[in-house]
Amino acid sequence: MKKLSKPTDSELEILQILWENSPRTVREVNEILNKKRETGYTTTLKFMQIMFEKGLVSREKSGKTHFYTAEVQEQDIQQALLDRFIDRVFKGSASKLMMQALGRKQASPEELKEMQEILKNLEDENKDKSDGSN
Amino acid sequence: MKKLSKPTDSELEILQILWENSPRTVREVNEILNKKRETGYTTTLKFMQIMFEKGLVSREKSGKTHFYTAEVQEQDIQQALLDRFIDRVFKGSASKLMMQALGRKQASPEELKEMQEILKNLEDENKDKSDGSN
DNA sequence: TACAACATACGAAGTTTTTCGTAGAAATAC
DNA sequence: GTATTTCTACGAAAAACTTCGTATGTTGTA
Repeated sequence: MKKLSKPTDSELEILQILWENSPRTVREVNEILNKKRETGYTTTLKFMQIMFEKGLVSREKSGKTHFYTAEVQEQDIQQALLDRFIDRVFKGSASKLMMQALGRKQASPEELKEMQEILKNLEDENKDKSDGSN
Repeated sequence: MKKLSKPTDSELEILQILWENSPRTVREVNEILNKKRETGYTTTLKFMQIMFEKGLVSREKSGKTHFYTAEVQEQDIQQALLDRFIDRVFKGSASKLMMQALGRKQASPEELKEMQEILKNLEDENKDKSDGSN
């Protein structure tokens, strides 16, 4: 069982880009990154080299250029980061997190509605199960 | 409008302790910290001095000893950290966060049930409002 | 008073993460 | 071929965060 080294903030930014569309070159990633905030080409290159060493991404050479692909699953990373976040910020209480998420100012009405639907579905599922075991 | 400087991991650990019970001395905080992981007294002291400079905590002198109190609200910090977390990890989608939170392995049945109740209450609230405005 | 116990202040070293400059190899253009 | 552009590799500086040693001051006690 391999432990997945959790990405730093900068590494996560790059992973997000690779998850969206792979494979990508350093230049492409750097250009996308630069839409949000200025960052040098060699800076991005360095990160991607580090990520390669860590096994977060793989790469393939074509001519002189490397094409990078994410080697970790988005959901796995989200899960790991979320678990840690809940522990750190909400002392392990996922329900406290949820309350805060539901109440947050930045949430759009669509998001709120969506969240409610998710929960509703979950309730229905549980009703189905509730006559059998336990 | 004051910008609240977001705490680092270590600062957050200390804030958690102060939120639980204030005011506290450096020694008390350090002892509580040491239940989880070993950390030197002057290390804790240094953090609390930095936090004082940042305005995260206030302190009052009694004799030679300082008594510290959190100066930021737990909910405010949680909100700020959560917003940032959702942006970074879930690209701004709170509902994706919620799905992941609901499905996580570490969630206990009690937590799940609690989460469902929260959502139920929210739905009921929205029903109350739904005849009037909007 | 002198000593022990315990508190603060502060500098600085150690780590981790981020950023970038420079050198040199590979592809492309002229 | 030679110059220009574009890529990688790498070292190291810069920045952010963590950790701790040491100096010094205050309180209490024998």
